[in-house]
Amino acid sequence: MDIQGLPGRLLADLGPAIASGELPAGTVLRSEELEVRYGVSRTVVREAVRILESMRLVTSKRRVGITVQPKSDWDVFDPMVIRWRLAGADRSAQLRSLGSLRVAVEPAAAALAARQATDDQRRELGALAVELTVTARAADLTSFLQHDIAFHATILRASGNEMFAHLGDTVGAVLTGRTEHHLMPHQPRPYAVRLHREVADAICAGDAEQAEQAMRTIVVGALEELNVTVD
Amino acid sequence: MDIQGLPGRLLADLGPAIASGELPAGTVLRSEELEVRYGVSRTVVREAVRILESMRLVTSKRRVGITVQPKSDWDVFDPMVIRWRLAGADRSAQLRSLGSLRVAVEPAAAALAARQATDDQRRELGALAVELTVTARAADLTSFLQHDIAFHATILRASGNEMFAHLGDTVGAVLTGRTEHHLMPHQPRPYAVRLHREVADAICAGDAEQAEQAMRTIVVGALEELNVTVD
DNA sequence: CTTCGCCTAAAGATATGACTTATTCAAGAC
DNA sequence: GTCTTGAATAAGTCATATCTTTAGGCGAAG
Repeated sequence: MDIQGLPGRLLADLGPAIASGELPAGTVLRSEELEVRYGVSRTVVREAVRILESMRLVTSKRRVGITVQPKSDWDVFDPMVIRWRLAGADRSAQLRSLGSLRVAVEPAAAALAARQATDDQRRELGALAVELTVTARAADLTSFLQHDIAFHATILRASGNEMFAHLGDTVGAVLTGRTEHHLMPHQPRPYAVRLHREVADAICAGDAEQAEQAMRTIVVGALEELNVTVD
Repeated sequence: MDIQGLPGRLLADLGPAIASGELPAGTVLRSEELEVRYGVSRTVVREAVRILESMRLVTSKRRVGITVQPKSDWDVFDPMVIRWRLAGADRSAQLRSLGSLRVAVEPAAAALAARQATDDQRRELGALAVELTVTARAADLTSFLQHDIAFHATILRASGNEMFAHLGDTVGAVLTGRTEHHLMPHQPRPYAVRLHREVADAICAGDAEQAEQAMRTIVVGALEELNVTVD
């Protein structure tokens, strides 16, 4: 998942530092400074910086140094940037943005899925809905989370749109972050679970309209819950 | 906009080659081969490869080489990947995916914009709608495109959601690609222009419902037009 | 004949020193 | 005060050496 090797370690340190605002926009780093700080060679520093540059977190200019860019320039769709921000100080802003994105995308994906999911995918959704019901009842948050992620990812994949499909990981990160940071009730709300079942049934039955509506209720609910729970 | 320097040139060559399918998944490159092919040093090759790796277009493993990854692994939201694909062979698939994304996102953004756009933004939208009307009438496709891009970008920005805002460039790329590849009528349809005016008016008036509806009509229309026009 | 584990060569990963180039900033000319 | 020029600086590039990982072969054991 992550970049490996020494550049990976640099990234894992610098990325979150920038994403969390610990290194604010305008901060200038010099590559030599990074070399000594991390005890690595130029090669390694340059590769790490290049990657940060491709995410638009920094720019590197001769005679100036490595400058942290303002948040508005960041490539906010980059999976790594999303993870870093979710882990850091503006988790709340990030969750809200992602929440709105989910409200826009997931109902559309559910409707598409109802039309063109494969039989296997429909079966899998049914099975996942069952799992969700069981683990919710047992208050097994770990398993619930895992199946919830799979549920949403399957629908996004079944939509047949590659861009929607790729949001599966992102949504997974959101759900994980929400659970890890205790923005979830200790036991999933029965109402929410019922809605998941409803989405699965609608998709199995090919009822795009109902799938879309039920999914919209889920993600709108999640977004509203965020406004109640988060700081 | 682009990565500069020698690694940039490597990227500008390899990226499109991979994105267009010219180098299919499974193709293995060796870094020494790239060094001689492009007449650059290891440093340069490694940095370029690292960036491709961070976009998940390739993986680099010891004793194996640099392997092109299947399309399903690519980071399809990366702006550079989007541009490369729009320029290449699967432009049509890319346009379709982006079209669905627009259908999901832009109506939501319009609704949000109607609620929380600044006065300046509302004014700008009004002005842009006028420009669209005028340039459409004059069949000045270049100016029309420019204002159309600004129109959609402004709404996405006015939504107050940073992730929506970042899709401005992407939508711009879609509109540009559509015009450049003659997937547009020679004169913008009066109906479409009227809808833009309607969106602008609704946002100015703070009517979220109408802004959303009109915008949906626009993007659904664009998507359908794609299905008619494209191969 | 199969399976396991060791060995080796291949290819990337990292380190390093020398050199190049672009850019800023300031001193000096007009 | 503005323009020019040049020196200082920090990143960019190159070439080379060395380290590290690992696929795949080979042989011994079962």
